[in-house]
Amino acid sequence: MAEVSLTQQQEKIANHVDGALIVLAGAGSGKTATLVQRVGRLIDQNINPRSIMLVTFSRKAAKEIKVRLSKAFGFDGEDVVVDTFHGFGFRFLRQYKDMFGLKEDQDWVILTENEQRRFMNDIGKPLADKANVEAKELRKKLKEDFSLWSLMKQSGVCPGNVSDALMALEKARCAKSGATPNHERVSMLDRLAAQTLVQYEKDKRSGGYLDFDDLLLLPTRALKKYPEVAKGLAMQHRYMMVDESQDTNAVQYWMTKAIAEHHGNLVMVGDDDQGIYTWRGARVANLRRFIEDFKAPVAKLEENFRSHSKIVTTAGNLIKHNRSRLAKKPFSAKDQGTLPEVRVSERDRDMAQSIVDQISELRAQGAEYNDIAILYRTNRMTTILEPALKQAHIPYSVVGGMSFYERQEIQAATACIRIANKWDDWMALRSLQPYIDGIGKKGINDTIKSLQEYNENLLTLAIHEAPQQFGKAGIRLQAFLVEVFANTHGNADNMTQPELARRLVQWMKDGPMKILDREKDDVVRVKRSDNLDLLVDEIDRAKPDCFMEYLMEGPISDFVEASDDEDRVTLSTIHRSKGLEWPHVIIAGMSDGLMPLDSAKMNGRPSATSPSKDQADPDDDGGKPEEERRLAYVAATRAAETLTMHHADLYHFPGGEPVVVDPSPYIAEMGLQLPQAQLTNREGYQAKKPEFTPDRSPPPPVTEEHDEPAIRIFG
DNA sequence: TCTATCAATATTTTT
DNA sequence: TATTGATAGA
Repeated sequence: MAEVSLTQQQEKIANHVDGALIVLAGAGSGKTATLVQRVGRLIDQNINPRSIMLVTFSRKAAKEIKVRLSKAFGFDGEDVVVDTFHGFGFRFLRQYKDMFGLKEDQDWVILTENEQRRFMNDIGKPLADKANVEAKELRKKLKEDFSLWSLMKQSGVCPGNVSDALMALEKARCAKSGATPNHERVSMLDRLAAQTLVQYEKDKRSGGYLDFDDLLLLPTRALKKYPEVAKGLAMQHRYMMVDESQDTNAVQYWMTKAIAEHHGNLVMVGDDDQGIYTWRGARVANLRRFIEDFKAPVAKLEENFRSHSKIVTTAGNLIKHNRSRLAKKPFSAKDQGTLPEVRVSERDRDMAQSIVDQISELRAQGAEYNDIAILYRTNRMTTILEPALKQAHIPYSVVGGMSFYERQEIQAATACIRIANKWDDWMALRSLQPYIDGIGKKGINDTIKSLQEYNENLLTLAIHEAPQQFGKAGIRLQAFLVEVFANTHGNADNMTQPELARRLVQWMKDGPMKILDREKDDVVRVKRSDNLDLLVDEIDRAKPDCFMEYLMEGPISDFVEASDDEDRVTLSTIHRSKGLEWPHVIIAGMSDGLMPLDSAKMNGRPSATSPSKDQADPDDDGGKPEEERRLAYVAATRAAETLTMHHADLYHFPGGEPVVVDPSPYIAEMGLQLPQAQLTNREGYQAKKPEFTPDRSPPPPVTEEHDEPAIRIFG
């Protein structure tokens, strides 16, 4: 196997075989390389690669590790099981579907976010009508309560009846706001929302639908209930590793524990300073709990090979202000390098210009565009950055925004493919409704209701006469379904997924549906068309036998990124930048209200009297303020050579009011100074702040003919 | 009554 | 930018 030189600390970890181990791996400490080496050494000890499992959070990380393993160890590397928690959960649910009341010939369908909302609103509507409550009100309420509900499910709680649900929701609400739960005062809206959510869970299950949280919650429950199943999995996966484990939530923790406790061979790798997903239910405290539960020794990787010492020190100064931390002392042996710099502008557009100027400077010093990343806290920073980059003809790509298969044309195509695979996928049909001519929401709903009453599915409509009672809508729907059938099963028995996808997509493009024709903008239409082709190609490459599994694990986003080998500046949220690095990192929006984020401040209101001190919660991660600081830490530690932070005194985001803000308090915490010259400027500006009348004119016009260099990776 | 279309509006972070 | 809401049209 390929030998790589490791440090003494890394050696120790790579040589670890049996038993538990926690690895606290700082930013840039070479943890992935170390993990890969460990896999190699396990294989060298005649351990079956198939019994080694690596679990990651993102598909991207999983893919990257897969590639590295296969490069390093060939077929052996490919045999190692690398999966995301969600992917693992889905495979489990498919394998043991009988456990959840699914019949042999039935299969799960994972709801898209839109479908989730529609599913709930449908349940809520009649309840609201009966209670004389505006459906709109309930929809709004459900939006709030569902995010609490989701968090609850991620911590393993999913009430099965309304009164439990009410209690749990109130508790969750108060945990967020810091108030004391009051179970006496329950509004009609509270009750309706709780009813809806409980029913949502029931209907989802009976319809064979899952949401993202179910992928973790259901397997975890099953593993707790049936330890022998967990034991079986432990036999299968004898050596387990979890990457980015600071971002494990309670359910993932239990899932891992339920299996790994049977052999104890568990290596958890993480960095408590980089936990940035507590809002999604992740608990850095789980790392600590693992140390106790598995009596695990702790190994540390503290040397940062990525950044030079001035960056490491600056970032270290910042993170020192967090109290909730495990002991770790990051350092860098690279002594040369420039101190991170702060630049200040008056207005947001000036900041964008200043960033453009800086990119030119870096280019003049020999940097490629690929070497440069602009990181920001919130996606809408792109509305400020993009016009300036376009105007300066700087090629860039925006990471994120919308994931590939959230786009409308991809959603339409996948919905259609889903129907051809599962003729009672009502939610898919409804996602497709806007594209079916002459039939609206009402028509679809009525037809679905009738079909369900007769215990029939869409296939009946596709191959039999339309019964009278389905009316006009039924006839229209039938016309559509007959074509879907003709393009798939009518054409050949047992058509493979790639074939099916190719035919359906082609038909959707050219047939009566003409899903592209409604797009007026030529550029967008071509892009949508390309996306559809990309989808077909990808399915062809992956050759899945289960379409849903493909959607879960499909390498779509990676493929899109891999095709982008041109020289471009990267624009990314800090969240999406985790695990990546660039020689030159520019942080846009290093201002109080953005870093740390305070939406009240960004709306021109005084900061909310932050209610909850980080009390009570035993899983305390230092609360919101510390998470925001960790985010800034993650951003800073992406930089290898230069780190520059940009602040503007005034921001005016579309759809909002202009706001004047101070520089981020983190600048001082890092031990950095605002630039002197600009500081005087700034004070003068601040002095005349009261009279300042913000101009509401739109951002500078974008020269259309030159936007060719800009692409968006996802959307 | 139902569908199609256009204008308004709101943006933390995402598996 | 995409969903959502209002309104005109079939």
